[in-house]
Amino acid sequence: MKKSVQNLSSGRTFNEPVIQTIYGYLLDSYGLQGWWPLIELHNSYGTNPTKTGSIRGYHPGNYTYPHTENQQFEIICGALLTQNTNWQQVEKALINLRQMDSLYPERILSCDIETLKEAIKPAGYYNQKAARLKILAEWFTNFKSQTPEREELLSLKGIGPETADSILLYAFKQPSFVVDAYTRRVVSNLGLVEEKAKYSEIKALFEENLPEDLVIYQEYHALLVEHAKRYYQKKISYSRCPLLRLVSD
DNA sequence: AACCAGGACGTGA
DNA sequence: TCACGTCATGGT
Repeated sequence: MKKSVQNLSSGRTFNEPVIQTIYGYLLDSYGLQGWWPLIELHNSYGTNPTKTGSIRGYHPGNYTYPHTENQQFEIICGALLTQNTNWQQVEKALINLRQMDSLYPERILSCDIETLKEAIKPAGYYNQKAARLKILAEWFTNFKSQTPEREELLSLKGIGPETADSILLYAFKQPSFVVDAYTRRVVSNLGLVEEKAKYSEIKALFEENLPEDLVIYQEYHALLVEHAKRYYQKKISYSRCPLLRLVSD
């Protein structure tokens, strides 16, 4: 799907997928996002004034993470804990687990379930998420292959399409585009998909209009979240989204 | 005081 | 398949 796009800065018209034009705009506006945040990274990357909220744990421009299996596991836990919850709450839960020295699969497995619930309580849904963390820990301990299949992740209770893609993209560095509620709102508001388009359709829209590139997939999803936090939290602000000017038919 | 946050699952049409 | 209720804390 290609769209003719008016490039306002250069004043010339050229053929470029609108999905790529949006990426350029977001990158210019907010800069590199440096996902997935890792709680042990003590702000060593300085501040990013264009970023909302805490900058803890982000590592913009560094795509070498995760460095260890522990970091890999931390990303996986974060992906589960952040379901329908904001990241600040997830950080509290992860830090609790860290302080208990329990942010490892073996410790999650051996941890008393009530203790585990108490630790992750700030992230909400703690009854479900505690049980599902144990399922994830069990899986992570036993899985053999270097990188899991998407279907394998989806077979685990608590892992749906977005969480599976997040784990693939950020923990295993596989170019699998992540579609979240924000992504859906943005592309729907821009008229690129129907309001109730299926997850796979939105995923395909991005993957078919971008080079299959890990860095682009990682940054694009993070940029969409950053952008949507500003214009897509309340419905009345959808109309103020600056991207609307970029996608004029 | 509602409303929502970087969703997924179980159920019944 | 799909629409809907449920899970739960905490910030605005």
